[in-house]
Amino acid sequence: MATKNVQTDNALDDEVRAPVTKQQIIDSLCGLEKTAGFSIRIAELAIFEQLYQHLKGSEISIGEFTILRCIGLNPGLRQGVLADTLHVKWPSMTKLINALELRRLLKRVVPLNNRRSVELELTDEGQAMVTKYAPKFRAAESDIFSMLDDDEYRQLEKLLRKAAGWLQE
Amino acid sequence: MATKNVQTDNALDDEVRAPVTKQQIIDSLCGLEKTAGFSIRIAELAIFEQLYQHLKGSEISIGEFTILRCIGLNPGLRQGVLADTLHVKWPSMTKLINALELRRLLKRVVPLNNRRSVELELTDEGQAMVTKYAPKFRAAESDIFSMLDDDEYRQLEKLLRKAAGWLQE
DNA sequence: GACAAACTGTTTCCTTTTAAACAATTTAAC
DNA sequence: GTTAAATTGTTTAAAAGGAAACAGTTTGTC
Repeated sequence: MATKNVQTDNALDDEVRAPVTKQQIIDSLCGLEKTAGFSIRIAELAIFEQLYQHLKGSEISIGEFTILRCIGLNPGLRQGVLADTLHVKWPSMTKLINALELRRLLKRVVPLNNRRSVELELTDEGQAMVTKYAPKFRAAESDIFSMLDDDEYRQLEKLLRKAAGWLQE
Repeated sequence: MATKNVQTDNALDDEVRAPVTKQQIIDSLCGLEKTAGFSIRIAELAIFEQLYQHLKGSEISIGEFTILRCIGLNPGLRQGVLADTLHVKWPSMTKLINALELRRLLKRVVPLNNRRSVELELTDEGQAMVTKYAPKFRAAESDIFSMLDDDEYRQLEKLLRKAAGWLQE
C-alpha cells in the first residue's frame, strides 16, 4: 500500500498552481464585480508605504504634516472637528495635538464663549514647518503617482474627492 | 486697566472664522495641487467605516472575508505572498491565519517539496462562508458608492487598480 | 557531505489605535 | 434658578499592528 504517499497528490498540484504573483492575486479579485472598496484599500496602503519611504528621516510624519496644514488653512479649527475630518478618534487626536503642542508647532486656544472647546492655531514654527515640507510632499506625490498621466491623475483626484466628500457628513 | 480682557480679541475672531465643516476642511486641502494621496486616504477611511457599519454583526470581518476570497480564487496560495499582497506584515498574517484555521475555515498544507512554506486552502465551511457573504459585500459596495454613476465607478476602479498594480511588485 | 547563506514562518515585545468610562462646561426644561 | 441632557475633551484599559529576534528548511559552495 502506498499510504505513505498521501502528500504526493499535493506535490502534483503544486506544478499546476505554481508561483502565484501578487499581481495575479490582485487581478483575480479585481476580476470580480464591485471591487473598488478592495482596490482603494490596496492602493492606499501601497501609496502610503511609498510616501513613508520618501519622507522617512523627516522632522514630521505624514499625519503630523496633514494636521499642521489643516490648521494653517483653517485657523481656529476645533480639535474634535479635525479628528472627525481626518477619521481619527478623539483620544488619538488628543495625543497628536499634545505632542505637537509640546514641540511648540501649534497652540491650543480656549475661547471665552465656549470653554469646553479647543481652537487650534499654528505657531510661527509650525507655519515654517509647513512651508518647509510642502514642496517635499508635492514632489513625493508626483513621484509615487508617476504611473498616471496628468488627465488620469486629475480624474482620480476628482472621483476620490467626490466619494470622500459625499460620505463625509 | 482691562488686562483681564485679553481673550476678548479671540472671541471677536471666533465670529469671523466661525463654524468650519468637515467638507470645508477637505475642500481647503484639496484646493492645493497634488493631493490625491490625501484624498485617497480620507476616501478609504470613510468607505471602510461605512462598510464596517454595513457588515457589523456578521460572522466574519472584512479582512477575514478578503483572505478567504483570495484563497478561494488562488488555492495553494502561500501565506507570505498573501501577506505581501494585502500589505499586512507576516506576523499579523500568522495571527489571522491561525484564527481562521481554528475556526476550520481554511487548511494549512505543507508541501513535500518545500517544508518551509505553507500553502492555504479553503475548507468546505470556508467556501460556504465566501459564497454566503459575497452578495452582502457586493450590496454594501453598491450602496456605499451610490454617489458615483456606473461610468465613474468603473473609471475609479480602473485608476485605482492601475495605481495599486504599478506599485505592487 | 559540511558549512554558510537564503527562504519562510513564528514568537516576543513594543508602539499605536481604539473603545469605554470619566470630567468639565454649556444648554434646555421646568 | 435648579436640575437633566447635550457638548467637548481627556484618561484609562484593551486590542491591533509592526519591528526585531528567533527557528526550521533548503540551496549553494567548497
